[in-house]
Order: sequence, then C-alpha cells, then structure tokens
Amino acid sequence: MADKRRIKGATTRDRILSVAVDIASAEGLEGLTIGRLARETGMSKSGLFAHFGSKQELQLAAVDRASAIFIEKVIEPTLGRAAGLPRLYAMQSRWIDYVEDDTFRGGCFFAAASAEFDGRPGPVRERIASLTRYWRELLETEVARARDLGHVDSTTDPVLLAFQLHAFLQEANWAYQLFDDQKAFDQARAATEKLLRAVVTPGGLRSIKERRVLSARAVDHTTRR
Amino acid sequence: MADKRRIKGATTRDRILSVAVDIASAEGLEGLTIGRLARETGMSKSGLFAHFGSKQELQLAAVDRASAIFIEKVIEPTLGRAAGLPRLYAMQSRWIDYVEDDTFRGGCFFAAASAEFDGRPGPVRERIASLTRYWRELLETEVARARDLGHVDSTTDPVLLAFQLHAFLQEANWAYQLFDDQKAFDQARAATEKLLRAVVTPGGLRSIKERRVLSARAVDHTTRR
DNA sequence: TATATACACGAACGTTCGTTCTATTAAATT
DNA sequence: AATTTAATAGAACGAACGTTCGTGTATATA
Repeated sequence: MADKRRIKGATTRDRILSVAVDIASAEGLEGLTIGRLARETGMSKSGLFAHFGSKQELQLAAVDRASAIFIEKVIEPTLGRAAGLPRLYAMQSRWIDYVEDDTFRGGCFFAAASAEFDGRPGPVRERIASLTRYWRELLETEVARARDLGHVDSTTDPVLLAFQLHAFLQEANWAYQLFDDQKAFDQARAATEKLLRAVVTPGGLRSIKERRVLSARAVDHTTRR
Repeated sequence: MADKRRIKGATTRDRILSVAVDIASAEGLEGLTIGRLARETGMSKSGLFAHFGSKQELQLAAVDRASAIFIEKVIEPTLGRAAGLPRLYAMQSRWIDYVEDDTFRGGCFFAAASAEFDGRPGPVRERIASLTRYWRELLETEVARARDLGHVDSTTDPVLLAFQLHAFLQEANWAYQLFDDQKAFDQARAATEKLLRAVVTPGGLRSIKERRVLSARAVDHTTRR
C-alpha cells in the first residue's frame, strides 16, 4: 500500500511550486516571499518552509519546476518534427505560443528570472543560465543541422542566426509584458519568417511545404485576459 | 552670492542618484534599499530619505536620472547625423556602445527596470515604459523617414523593422549580462548590418558611403571590467 | 545680532523578512 | 497496541525594511 504521508508531502510540494512559479514569473524570485507564498497556499510559514529548508532552495526548486514546464510546453512538442528547418520553425512557433498562452502569469519565466539574477552570482543564477543556455544551443544546433541537410544556405552562420531568432522571441515577450502588445507575437512570427525565407534553399522549401508552419494562431483572444 | 544651502542640497541629491542608478541597474529598483543607499553614500538613512520623501519618489527620481543619461549618451549623439539611414545606423551603434561601455553596472537600465516592473502597475512602471516607448518610436520614425527619403525599399514596414532592430539590441544586452558574452555586441552589429543591407537602395547606399557606420570598435577590452 | 530656513543626524516606530524552535496530528512500522 | 516518522502549525527570533520625529548645525535673511 502506498505511503499516504509521502504522497501528501509530494502533492503539497507540487502545489506550493505551482503557485511559486506563478508568483515568481510576475513579481520575481525575490518578490516571492515565504509569507506571501504561505498565505496564497493556505499554509503556515513554518509548515511551508520545512519543505525547502531555505529560501534559496525554494528558488532553485521554482526554477527547476519552471524548467520542467518549459521543456514540456516548448521543447518536447518539437521533437516529433523533422530535423532541420521544420523543427526550427516549430521551436520558434512553440516558444511564441508558450508566452501567448500565458503559461506563466508574468510571461517567459526565464526572461524575467535572467534579468533579475544576471547581476547576482550564485547557484540560482547558474540554474537559470543553464536552461537558457540549453535553449540557445538547441537553436544553434538545429540551424547547423538545417544547413548540413541543405535546408538553408551553406554559408549560414548558426550562431548569428540563432542570435537573431532568439532576439525576436525575447522582444515579443518584452513588448507583451510591458505594453500588453498582442501584435508583438505576429511581429515575431513575421520576423522569423522573413529571416528564414532569406536563407532557405529549394530543398529546405520542400521540407516545409504543405504545412502552415508559422501562421498566426486561430485563438479566440476575446475570452482571455 | 550663491545660496550654498541650495547648491549643497542639489549636489547631494545628484550624488545619491548617481549611486542609486548604479545599484538599481544591477540589483533592481526594489533591491535599491534606503539603508544600502545610505551606507554607500556615507549618509544617514533619515538624511537621505528627506531628499525624496518616499521610496517610490526615489525610484521615480532614479528612473528620471537614468533617462537623462540615456538621452545624453545614446540619443543626442545621433541628432547630428543625417536623417534616414545614417541616423538609423548611428542609433543602433550608439545603443550598443552604451551597453558595451558599461554606462550602468547592470547593463541597460531600462531593460532591467522594465523586466522588473512589467508586472507591477503604478507610476514607476509608467515612467519606465514612457522612455522605452519613446526610443522605439524614434526607431520607427527614423525607419519611416529612411523609406520616405528613398534610403530603403518603399515596401519596408517601419514597425516590423524597428521590432527587429530593437530585438537585436536587447538580445545583445541580455547575452552580455547573463553570460558575460562580449561577442554578442558584434553579433548585434552584424545582425543590424544584414537586416539593413537587405532593404537598402542605391540611394541609401550612397548616404552611408565612405563612413564606417557599424564596425566593431577599437576598444582595449583588457583594461576594462 | 536675532531669526528663519535648509540640510543632515540618531533614535525609534511598526512591519515584514528568512529562519528556528517546540508542539501536535496522523499514518506506517513493529 | 506501542512506537516511530513525516507533515504541518504556532510562537518567537534577530535583522532589515520604509518611515517619522525631534534635534543640531550651518547658512541666509531681517
């Protein structure tokens, strides 16, 4: 028979972290205080605190939870797509959707967290940098693969193209958060489209043909926000 | 004879704000505490506090000070350049230099501040959004002017091009802050160059000829940081 | 010379921060 | 049935937070 204590503990921890990630994405990992978190989960400060042992461990757990969500919502859905240009399109598309769908209240968790911790050395900063670096390397790797597969021009620089693609993603998130600018998502899609169309080869074109790879989504915005 | 009291007060306020902007750019406008600021300026908490009356007024004053510095270091130097494409190049160039030169300890003040306050409604957020919106509109206006002057393709969309240009700037700042990646500046320069070259007309080309508009700077990096 | 004003100080306010104790309760183990 | 263990609560800690108050000390005005 299952250990109801352990199950309860893990469930509670899960519930705490869901709220924690939500708060942290909107108000920062420092704005995420134990007292506030206890209030919003209906627990006592000490009872909640016992799950983590320190504020830093709580922050690290929140980053890990956010990483898991990012991997699930953004990375995993792209793994089924053909390597090279198709997957590259999918990565951009999924990332934009991930912000547009308000996965986190404060937009991309890592955009917010990296801006907050880039000037604070320590394990939290490293954990944030780790996932972010991973994503950027995924982009670079996929550009290189697209090039090796002949999907894009052989002179394409993977580092520079990844820089540009990633820049469009972050800019869209930034404009949406600060100005509530919904149009930024389609601007990011258009910018991505233009950038890739400029380097795509006939072979690359064939690889994405007959698929609406980056069109604006048919989402009913009126019911959201 | 001059009023030594008024001068002294204004000087002290100036000194405080210099330190405040420096701290805030690196550790955020909330991380900027009265106690810390008093310690670093060698003043008492109450003496310092009297200059502003509230924490929020201090934050607003810090944002205003940062705005003034941004205008001085980034915007004003571009006003002497010819309108259209030349000024557009200058704007990108000056912005990149402004971060590369470590004008603020934590990189672009407004990139950090907008990420911190985008989820916190209030006057501070509005003040931050104001300067940032202004900069984006300057970019859009200058793209439109470049188009009207025949410097770039007449089909160019100013909003989209400004989105792309601004994205490269923010991405460079982000990569520099989080990964200490100095190469990001030249990537932003290269991305800008590619983007503009793709839409430039013969007339536009003439307008920037014989001027090294976006080359990497001959700065001795070994003596900095 | 007397008075008003600007500036800065030290002490203290109530609140919240992260953290540490000491119970209490319920389930699992013996 | 007795004992151990995990999960949570409650009370309290010192430190730091933003803020207020009363006071001293220059400088300017009268």
